Amino acid sequence: MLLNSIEIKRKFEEALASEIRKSFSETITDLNAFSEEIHNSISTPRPEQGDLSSSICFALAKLAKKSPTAIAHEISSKLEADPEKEDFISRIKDENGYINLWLDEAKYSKHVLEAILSEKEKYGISRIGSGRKVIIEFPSVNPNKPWHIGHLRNALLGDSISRIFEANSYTVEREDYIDDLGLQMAEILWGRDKISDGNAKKYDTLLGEAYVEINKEITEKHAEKDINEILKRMEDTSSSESVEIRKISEKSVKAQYLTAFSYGIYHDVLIWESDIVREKLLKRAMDFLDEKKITQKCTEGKYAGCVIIADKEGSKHASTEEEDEESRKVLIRSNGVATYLAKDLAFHMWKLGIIDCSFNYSEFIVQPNGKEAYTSSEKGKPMNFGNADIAINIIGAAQQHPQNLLKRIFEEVTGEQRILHLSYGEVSVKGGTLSGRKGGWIGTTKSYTADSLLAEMEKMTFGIVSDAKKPRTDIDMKEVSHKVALAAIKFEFLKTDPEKKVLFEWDKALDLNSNSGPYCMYMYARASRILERAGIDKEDILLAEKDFKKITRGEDFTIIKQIGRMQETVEKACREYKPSIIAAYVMELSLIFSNFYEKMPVLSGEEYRNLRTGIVMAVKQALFNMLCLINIDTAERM
RNA sequence: GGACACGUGGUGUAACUUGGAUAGCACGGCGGCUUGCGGAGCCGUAGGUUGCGGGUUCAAAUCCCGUCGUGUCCGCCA
Repeated sequence: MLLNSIEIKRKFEEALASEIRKSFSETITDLNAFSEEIHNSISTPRPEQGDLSSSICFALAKLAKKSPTAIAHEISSKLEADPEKEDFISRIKDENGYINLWLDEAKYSKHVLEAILSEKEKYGISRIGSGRKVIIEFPSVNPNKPWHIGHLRNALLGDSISRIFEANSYTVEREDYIDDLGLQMAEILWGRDKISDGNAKKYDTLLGEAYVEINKEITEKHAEKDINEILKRMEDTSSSESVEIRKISEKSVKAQYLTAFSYGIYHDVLIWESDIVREKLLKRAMDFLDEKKITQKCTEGKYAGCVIIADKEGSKHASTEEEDEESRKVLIRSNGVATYLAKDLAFHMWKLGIIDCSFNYSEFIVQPNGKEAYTSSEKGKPMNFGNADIAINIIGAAQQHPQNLLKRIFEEVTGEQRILHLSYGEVSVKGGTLSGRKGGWIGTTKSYTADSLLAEMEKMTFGIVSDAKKPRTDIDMKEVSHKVALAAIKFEFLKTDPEKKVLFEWDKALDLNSNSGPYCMYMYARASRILERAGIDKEDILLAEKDFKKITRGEDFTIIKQIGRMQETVEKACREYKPSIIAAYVMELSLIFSNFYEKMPVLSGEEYRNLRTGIVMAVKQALFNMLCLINIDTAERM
């Protein structure tokens, strides 16, 4: 039997429910409804009050018209005396109207340690998503520039969410949408003479620099009309413009993917706007909506000649004619061109398998993880992409409004909520500018690219690693400083709740003593070294009954409880789409471990050596599993 | 004008979905101890009217109403 914090809560809940059923059958008529209340009443109290606690007696007190203290005492003494009581429970006692439960340290530790040491990297996996497919779209950056730090946050979130969903047994498809027919690419095409070639620079950077120039010139020369012409011709997928811009875009996306690879971020499939147009996905979607009478063609008023859709919550008072128009959204303009919303609707209908459209796919790029990233394309073969149960979009908070609109319309069409928008806040770097360089990808604001951020961080970590007091010959300093730099950046980006803003601070990200990626890596490396010195780093450890008996109510058992909470944490991170929950878990485990080896000698102290070595091994595994979910690599030495 | 997000000690934040015991953690501050299974660590300590005001409740950081502040968004654009 797998026994972890989820199971224990469930068993405590059952015991409470059965006791309440016996003693309060007259006061509670609907125990099924009450069982949810029991479920929600359970929490983790401070350690001196036990390992689990229920406040259910306060609710009972009202119904039974007795004091909560009396009820708690009655229930807890019956549970405590129950001969059928689960053997991993050592004590149940009431206090101030709460019912508190203590675990049997030896028995619970045995369950947890044996489970993690045998299941290894599978420990903590949940089955809640089993049999369901989810498409996660990120970061969908326009191909006219390199990734900047905002795109990086998007990609790191998308990547981590993908890992978290996989850890919950979902089938995950990592998808990237490439808008090669957008305004920005039309502008690139207009000014393609400005793109220098034969340069050693990455192509996305080259385009980004050229784009700034081109954009300026367009404004100066008032060339907006030309751009519109180009845009129109690009829509015809057989035009020379369309072919050329696809070529430029592919080259640029391949350059952007070098950035992705350096951060360990991979995709399964890229879907191109030009393929969506060629496959007439939009028309299929519009026909579908028309058939279902969800859209209508406007014949008069402000939107004469447009195909529109009602946006019911768009206006609270749709009483007058004018306000009624406010509550409508245009899908097809009077000139016949589709809006962004229409395209997005169509795309999501494909994602969720509502309309039939089978793209062809070909190989786009082989990724360093050994997996091929595929791309939609004119030639190629049909493959099994799309058709998911849930679509998750990682999109910045600035697009909250259109995303809400999309979700609302979709809910109306399908009758259920299958689109999720993971919104995230802005990123800024403390100190602002990058020394000796002019970044200018977003207007006039100086900013880091994902590449320059990593390069700068690597310089710093290399300095730290090589400046160590003792000269290092046991590690590849370049490799380690690369890993530490990545850990510093990723942890800093992911430890913050998605909707909050990130202010990136170099020294905090690198702080080896607290709340940072490198700190967690450091704890892993120390665990490794302890095991190495114990001489059992490569093999399994055998723990005997007598070892488990030596567990105390100190730091050792705190670690056991934290490890027992792993699956619960993995599920919570998935339900709430928050990698920050994983980061917090890793941070807490690192802290507890740091306390543990400070106070409980592992190698000296013969009597405890076996048990504590086992705990260190479990901590190492737990750190590894959870760091993996936020895409942080561990190092045996650093 | 409307919509959404955020507001918790000096700083960064947790707990808010599902109301429960003394608002948890880290950094920084102050005092003491210690030289390590690896860059210091450990122990102690100070620091909060959870933006403000009301309401519901035996119980509110949490729910409801109002209000203030900050940010973002509101086109036949993408």
